Order: sequence, then C-alpha cells, then structure tokens
Amino acid sequence: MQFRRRLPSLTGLLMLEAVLRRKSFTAAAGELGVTQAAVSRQIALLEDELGQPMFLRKHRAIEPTAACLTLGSSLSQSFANIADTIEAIKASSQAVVTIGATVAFSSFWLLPRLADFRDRNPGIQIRVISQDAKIDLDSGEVDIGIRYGSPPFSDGTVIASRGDVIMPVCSPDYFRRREAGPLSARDDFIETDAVDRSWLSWTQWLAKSGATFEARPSLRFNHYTETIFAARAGQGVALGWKALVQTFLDDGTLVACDDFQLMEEGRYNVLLPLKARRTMASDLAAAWLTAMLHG
Amino acid sequence: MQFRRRLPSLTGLLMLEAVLRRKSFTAAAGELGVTQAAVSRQIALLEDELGQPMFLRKHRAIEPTAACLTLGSSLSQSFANIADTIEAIKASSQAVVTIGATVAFSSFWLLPRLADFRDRNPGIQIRVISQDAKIDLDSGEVDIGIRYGSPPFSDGTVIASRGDVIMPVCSPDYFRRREAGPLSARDDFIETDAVDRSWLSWTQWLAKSGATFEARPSLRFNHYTETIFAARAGQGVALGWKALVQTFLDDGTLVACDDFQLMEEGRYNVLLPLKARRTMASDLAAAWLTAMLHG
DNA sequence: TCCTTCGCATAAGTTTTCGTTATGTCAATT
DNA sequence: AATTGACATAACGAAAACTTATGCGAAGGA
Repeated sequence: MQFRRRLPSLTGLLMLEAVLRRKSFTAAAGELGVTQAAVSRQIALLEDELGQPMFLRKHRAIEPTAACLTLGSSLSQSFANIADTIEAIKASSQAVVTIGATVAFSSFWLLPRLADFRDRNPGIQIRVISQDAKIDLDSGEVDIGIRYGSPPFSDGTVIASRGDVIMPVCSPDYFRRREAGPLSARDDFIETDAVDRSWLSWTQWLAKSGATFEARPSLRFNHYTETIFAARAGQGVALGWKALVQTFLDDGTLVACDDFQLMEEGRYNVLLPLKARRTMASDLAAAWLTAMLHG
Repeated sequence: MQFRRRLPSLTGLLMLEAVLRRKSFTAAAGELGVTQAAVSRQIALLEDELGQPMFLRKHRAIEPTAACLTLGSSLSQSFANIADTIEAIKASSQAVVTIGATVAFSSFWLLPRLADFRDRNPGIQIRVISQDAKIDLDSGEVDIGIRYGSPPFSDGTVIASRGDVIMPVCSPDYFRRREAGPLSARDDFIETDAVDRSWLSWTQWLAKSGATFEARPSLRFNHYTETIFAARAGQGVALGWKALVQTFLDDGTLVACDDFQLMEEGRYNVLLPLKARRTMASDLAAAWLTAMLHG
C-alpha cells in the first residue's frame, strides 16, 4: 500500500494513457483539452521518474517502448475500472430503489431500519410499496421484493431468506396484571383475521403447544399491525412473529408471556425480479437487506 | 475512454483509499505525509463532485458509506495494479537479460536485430552468451536460450520455434563470374566442418537435390560464420541456412544460386529454463524474440 | 459541571504542480 | 531552399494542493 510513495504523478499517467491511445502527443493534448507542450512536459517528467524513455521520438511520430505498452494496458484497465465505479456512484446519487413488502413487514421490520440504510447510503432514495396482496415482480414496479413463503418462486430469485418463530406476546403492563404461569382460558386473546396471509390462529397455536383449553379471542383485527398495537396497548395476548415484533421486545413495549416458541415453515425472502435491471443503488439496497435479514 | 472527463481528482481518490484503509483522516494524513486539513479538504471536494457524502462523521470517528466501500475496493485494486506495473518498469530499467545462442545464430540473426530491441526497450540491457556447445539452462546463467534442434527439451520450455530451409548461396560477384545454370562440378564449394552441430555437408545436399556429380570443396571452415564470410567475399558457393543468411540476402551481399530449397527438420527454439525467475525484463525479451522469430 | 481532549471542518495564505505562450529543432516533402 | 508537421524547451502564469491557525462538538475525567 502507501500508494503515494509507489506512484508517479497520476496526471502524467493519465496523459500517457491518452498518448498511447491516440498515438500522438498532439492528438492526446486535444483530447485532454490541454496544449501539446503540457503533454510533452508530463511525459518527460514521467520518463524521468521511471528512469527510461516511454516513447521513441521518430520523425513526425512516436513509438511506444515495450514497457510503455505494458504500462498502458495496466493503466487503461485500471482507469476504466475506477471510472466505471465513479459513474455508478454518481448515478446512484439520484437513484430511487423501490422495495415491495407486506404492510406488517414494512411497518415492523423495514421502516424502523430504514434510517440505518439512509445513513450508510446517502444519495439513495428508498421507496417502499406496502401491500398485503402478492407483489407483482414482473411488472417492473419494484426493484426488490420481500415475500413471506417457501422458496423458490417462479417470478424472482431469492437472494436472502430467514425463517421465523411464533410466540405469545403482551405488554409488560398486561403481563403484571395477569396471573402468573402458562396461558389459560382467563387470558385475553387478540386474533388476526386476514385474507391475504395465513397468520396462525390462536386455535392452531394452542393445539400445537399442547394446551387443553379453547381460546375465545376477545378482540379480532383484519390487520396484523393492529393486533400488535392492541397488544402493546395492554389489551391482551397476541401471537408475535419474532422477526416482526423484535423491535418491541427490544424496547420493552412487548414481552414474551410463554416460553414455547413455534417454528413456522414459511420464510421471509428477499427477491430480485427475474429481469431486473441492476444498478449500484439496487445492488447496495439488496446487499443491505440481506445483511439486515441475516444479522 | 476520455478518462479525464470521467474521473474526479485523482489525488482525492488516492486520499480516500488511504482514509478507508486507516479508518481516520488524521491517520491517513500521516501516512500520506500531509496535514489532516489537506485530507479533510480533498475528501470534501470529492464528496462534492460525487454528489454525496463518502463518510458519516461520527464522534471521533468516521464511517464509510456503502458506496465509499465499493469505490475503495475498486481503488485499492486499481492502484495496486498500477503501482506493481510501475515498480516492474523501474526495476527493469537496470535489468540485464542474458540470452544464450550459438555463435552463428548470435552473429547472423540475433546481434543484427539487437538494435531494434534496444530501441524498443531502453533501460533493458541484453547480454548475449554465444557458444556452440549446448547451453546449460539449469545453471541459471542464461535467462533465455536459443537452441537448434527438435523440441521438446527436458531442461526448458519452448515458447517459440521456427523451421529453416537450406539453399546454396554465393556473392553476386561470384554469381556473375560462374557459368549460368545449376550447380556443377565447376563451382567452388565452401564446406563447414564443425563438431558441435550437423551442418549439412555438400555431399548430402547434392544427393538430396538430385545432382549427379560429386562435390570437391575447395575451402573448408570449422565455423559456419567463416563459411558465410568466405561466400560473401566471392570465394564460392556455401550452403545458406535461410534464417541465418537472410540479412545478407536482403542487403544483397549474398544471392541464391540455385532454386532448390531443402527443408530441414531441426528448428530454432526459444527456450525458458524450467525454473527461471520471471521479471518484466525477461518477459519483454522473450516476447520480442518470439515476435522476431515468427515475424 | 466544567474542562480537556480528540477528531474533523473551515478560512486565509503559501507552495507546488500544472498548463500556456512563444519559440526552437529536425527531417520529410515540395 | 522553403514549408510543414510533430515534438522539445523555457519562462511565465494559473490552478490545485497543502499549511497554519483556528473552530466546533461530543466523550470522558476532575
């Protein structure tokens, strides 16, 4: 490393590359928008630093030495590499990446983490499409989709995926009020009835957990977000999907009120549309989602 | 291409790379041998050009954005690539490459072409070891060997190879003096008697060419070089190995005095010792030899 | 709480690098 | 012999880079 010590004037190298390409100091000067004298001087300086000529001066022409040709190919490769990256970054500075996810996932997982993404990726705008109906990846409307289910999917490539577990949650307040011990018929159950996704029902949960009583949900909501808000407000026990309620467990507005955790077979999947146009912005967003989901 | 338009300040990029590596403006400044203010300024300028911050300013620390990390990896790769090439070139500027070849090949083929190599590769010194005894590639004394024979060889890798043809040659002066038509017993034959290599004898040649007379060489030499000098001096007809006498055919000091050309099965081979240490200088020399031999 | 310290930011001024203008050289061409 | 085209060189001027000096804000210690 320590490139400054190991590298001669980068301006000189830039000029050498142009000279090599145009096979003439004068032509290169034109391309670079400087005078022929400037090029001549930079090349001379470079030859000085390298301890050997880079071009043989023929009559009205120059001929690059073999070492110069080697250097030239290294330079054009490297500069092209850098220039491409720079361009991608510049483009990303006004890029918008659209992510599609369900309302619950957006609200409970994605949006709370977006601040982190914006910090790490200033310049990239994120647009979130939250809808519970299955997102159409083929329409080109979203760059990245997040879908709950079991991969694979026919309309996109899964680039990241994680499973989830379900556990009963309630507010700390409610937890103190209820009688200690396992769930019982005396608890207030909050149920989610949604058409779009198989949110586990309390009946299913209790059966799998080996409970012997029947649940009589006292509150029912069409949307999982409302279920969770009700639980946080101390209105009873809800089925908490761990990935979704983790932020509330962390900040203490929800607590687990039973030790049993049921593993669900579905997974949260990050999907790229099959014919997605890849940009640096979408790559960065996809990489970030992957890291966050796995982390 | 047109890199100047596509690239921001290269100094800035160089600094960004150092900052990423040292994770601090101050540390990078130290490494670069400039003040912290200089680094701060260059990074700010760069962020301006790119239209987005590259680092988040945390308390007593900085955090690179995702785009910055991408750029950084591109930069360190590219700069390392360039720096390596530069170093190789600097090293080659006082490099000596030793080429081993027979006396005849050195004298008639290699040395006349060396000027071209030196033109194209100023800074690289060529040392030629001319000896008719088989050159020992294992000793490490030569970097590149040129050997006549049929590949493969056990002590080196053949990187280039060409066959040769044999034809009778004489000076233009002698050609005018002799009677026109095919070779005859009246011609003065110049013969090479060497222990080291099977230079074709006139007897063999005449047999293969279908001649009905016997050759009585009037001059005999131990070295092919002398044979050719004698022929150029008009002292008779010699067997010309085309690759070796080509320069004399070109400059007119020798002419073919028979249409028949005999293809020999041996070849001139450019050999790299099996355990050669490769340097840019030896690579360039090998590439040049290959090109010259094939061209 | 207040002070110190550590890193980065900013402004003004200086140095270095880069580039320009003007002119020169050289050899092929006319 | 004069012209032309391509690179070289020198002196000067402009732009970029760097320095010095100072500011700012937050963490950590007295």
